[in-house]
Amino acid sequence: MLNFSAVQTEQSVRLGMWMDWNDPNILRMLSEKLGENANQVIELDGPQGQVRGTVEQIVGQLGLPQIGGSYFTFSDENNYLIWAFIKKCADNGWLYKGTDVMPWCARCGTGVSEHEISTEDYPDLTHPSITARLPLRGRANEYLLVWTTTPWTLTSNVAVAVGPELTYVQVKQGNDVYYLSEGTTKMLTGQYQVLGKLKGAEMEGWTYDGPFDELPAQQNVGGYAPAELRNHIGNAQTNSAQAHRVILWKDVGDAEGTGLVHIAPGCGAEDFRLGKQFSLPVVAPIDENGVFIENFGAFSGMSAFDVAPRVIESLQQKSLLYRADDYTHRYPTCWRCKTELLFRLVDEWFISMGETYNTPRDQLTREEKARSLRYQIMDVVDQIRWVPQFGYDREMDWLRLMHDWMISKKRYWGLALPIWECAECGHANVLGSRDELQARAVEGWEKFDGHTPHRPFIDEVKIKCEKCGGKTSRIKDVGNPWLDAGIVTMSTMGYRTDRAYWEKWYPADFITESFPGQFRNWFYSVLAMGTAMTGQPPFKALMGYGTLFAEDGRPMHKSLGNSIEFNEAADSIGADVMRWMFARTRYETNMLFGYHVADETRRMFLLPLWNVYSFFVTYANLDKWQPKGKEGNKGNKGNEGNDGISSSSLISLNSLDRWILARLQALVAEMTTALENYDSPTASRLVEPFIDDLSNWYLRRSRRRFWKSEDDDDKQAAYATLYEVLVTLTKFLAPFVPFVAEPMYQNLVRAVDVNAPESVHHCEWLRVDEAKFDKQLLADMAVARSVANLGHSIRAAKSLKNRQPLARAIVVADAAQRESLTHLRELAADELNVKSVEYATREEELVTYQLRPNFATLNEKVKLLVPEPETDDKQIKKDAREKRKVVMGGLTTALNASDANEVAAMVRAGKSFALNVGGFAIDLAPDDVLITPHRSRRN
RNA sequence: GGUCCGCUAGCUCAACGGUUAGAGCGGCACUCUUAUAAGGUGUUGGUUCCAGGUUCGAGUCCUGGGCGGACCA
Repeated sequence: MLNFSAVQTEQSVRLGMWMDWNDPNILRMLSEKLGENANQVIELDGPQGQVRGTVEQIVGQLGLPQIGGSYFTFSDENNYLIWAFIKKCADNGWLYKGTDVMPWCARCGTGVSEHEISTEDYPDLTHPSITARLPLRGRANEYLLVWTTTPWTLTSNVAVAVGPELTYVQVKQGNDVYYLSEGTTKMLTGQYQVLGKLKGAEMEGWTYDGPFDELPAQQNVGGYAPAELRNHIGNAQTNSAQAHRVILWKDVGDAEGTGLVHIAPGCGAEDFRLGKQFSLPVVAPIDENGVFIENFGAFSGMSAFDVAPRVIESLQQKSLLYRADDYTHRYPTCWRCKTELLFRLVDEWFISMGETYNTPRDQLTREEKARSLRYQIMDVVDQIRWVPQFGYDREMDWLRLMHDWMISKKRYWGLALPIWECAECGHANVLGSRDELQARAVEGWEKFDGHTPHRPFIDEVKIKCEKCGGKTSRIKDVGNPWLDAGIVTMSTMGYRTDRAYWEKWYPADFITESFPGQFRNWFYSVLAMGTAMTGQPPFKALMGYGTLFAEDGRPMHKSLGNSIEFNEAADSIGADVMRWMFARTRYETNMLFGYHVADETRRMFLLPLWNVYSFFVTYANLDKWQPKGKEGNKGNKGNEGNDGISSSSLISLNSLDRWILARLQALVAEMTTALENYDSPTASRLVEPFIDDLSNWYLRRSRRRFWKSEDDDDKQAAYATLYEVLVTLTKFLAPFVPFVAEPMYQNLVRAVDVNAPESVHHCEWLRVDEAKFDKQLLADMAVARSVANLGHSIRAAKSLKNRQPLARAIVVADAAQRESLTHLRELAADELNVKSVEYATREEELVTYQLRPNFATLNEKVKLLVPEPETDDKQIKKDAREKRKVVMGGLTTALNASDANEVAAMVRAGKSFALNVGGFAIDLAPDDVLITPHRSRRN
């Protein structure tokens, strides 16, 4: 396990998951020492100083702050905290041992809780289905037709259930008379004659001969079960063979089968419940490996999976088989090993979720909530931010519907459940800590002392029963693994050892995990355990995400040839590219993953970013440029450390510089908002156009400033600006693409300032610098770039290459656009290679205008003119609708009919004007009219 | 069987109930280039899954259905 953890850790580090893991070499060392001698004393250099102890003690502290690292479920901290949780549940009266028939994996040798069966674990499987004819006692040649898809359970048949309201028919075939429901007669083979009809209720109490009454187990009074379960089968007064009778069950339907349901209380959950209700014997035939126990005749020693042919053969010999067919149905399988599950009588430990009240949640009394962990968790769920929002509903849905939480496992290794069950009086002694165990131990402590609380050592400890004083042993069960996963918010932060430290960290700010299964598994167990222990949310925000699909939109499967092995992807695509792909995808939907998307991501985003950086580095090195104020800082520890951007950096007068810095501020503002909303797709999609602006506009327009030979203020300003942009970029790209951001930061910042934070990840998050956030300039540049675009377009259309200088570009622009362009005319002129940029004096010769009503603003005005009538009269309502339609539609027509140039001139002058539409005079403000210029044909 | 998410150009995805549904990639044509496996201009490409409904106006809201995925019985 330690070696495995070491490999996992190395992989995590390589993939850039920046967590405090335990050092893989230490893990391997511990593994070796553990093999040599678990009790040898060693010393480790921990982050908080030397740690000394036996190898096993050190292992027990893995994941704790004093050893470093994160999360090890076999640590003492983890184990004893789960004890504390279970104790707390016991104190609240929530812990109980239940006997039930549950899904069981014979291969894993353990029960499978409802949490663990997921939709995918219900494949379509084909089983032999059997219709047996069971002779009615006291009615010669009359038979019940009983259908089952699990032949092995026929050995344990106790009763037959019929629907009380269902109609049954009595049919004759040859000399034999059969009973089955009216709706299932199509299953009969051959000709038949209907003799009569009756309600299921009329059949209640009929007795019959069972299919396997010759088995000793069928003849045992009270029923029969594996030895360890024998006191859980109730106390029926008869044996099973004597007990066979027809019982009523309202859930019996006749969609399939015969409408008569074979009931084996030892082999089905519903059957078990009915068995209790009718005080039937319980016959439970299989052991933990799915093998028939003794007293089942020839079946004893056979696996439940193998007996179907022999069951059929035996029924045939006894002339009890009516028909046998293959039947395909959805059948549960084990989530781990995919083995078909068997239903088996078990005794397991549960934490009660409390009843589900009919009262709405906000009307429950404090006492009702105090009784019910279910509602306490719901209150905690209310306080958590769920991303995406529907996660809240899913978790609530699960909490409303879930049954009690089965926390035991029939296995050897795992969390030792802290339950000492008294063999004398049956009392369950629950221990909440190691100290408590030591205090109550009456035997075996010395054998356990120095070991982690696991089998076999833990089982050496015997305690005195607090009820009857008898010597008690621990139950053999270990804990459900989700207990280990759910205690994380307490166990990793020293809840037991350093409460003040833990309080600083609890609740976690954020957890995230892929959706499938987690609402009932990890999310649930963290919530349940946090709630029970603290009554407070264990985390403030949760983000769930979808599943990875192949590029072709199908699930990844080796057999489809579309799967990409993770290591291979990381190697050939690169961790940062993969991270960016994930970041820019909407997390709640399924993500398509493949090499083509990866190539595009690299080409569109990572390469341009790197090239800008590389451009800067190349020329800065050539010019031996250093950020201002940092030249003398190399190796000089005297200065106050700061974030690497010199506050004294030159205020550039260059509008491109000021523009890209303003653009950067806008990005900081928008990115911060997006990330505060846990919205990485928006954040990444904000960065991409910025990189484009930086590379293809700022740098393309600025590069000559870096090339020129004289070292003037303009060149300095260009360097300082690009430097600031790049350093800022490393900071907000660090969480997304650490492998690119960190070396950039090291080279740009640390190389010139040893006092700067050691890593880009240690830098403060960015704040908007309002002084640089020149919104007017952003608008101005948008106009200038639009002019450039239009100019390029005209050049291309007229085949006038950009190399060919032209005298002037004539621009049609409104007052605001002209104002915008005033400072950037030279830039636009240079880009277009024209001597001057001028404004059109007679616009109407160059352009025509298209006018459209701005419905967004006019909506309110029209609502005032034609209000929604407060009446139910359909005609009046319809009239109002018609009127609105006339007005809204008329606006477009009226505007089209007016003189576009004249209106445009008025609007641009900021004047309102009236328009007559549908009998109303509507005042149109400048905002109410949208003007689109079109180039006229002559130009 | 019930619930939730998605369905928009060849592909990946945008689009507070608002007018002519947009980007990038791809295709095609032209073009530029001393950081760029680039850049620019134009062009191609749409029954916004289907059918109803609400609304002056629907990719967007409502109802029903289809397909894919998830969750739960």
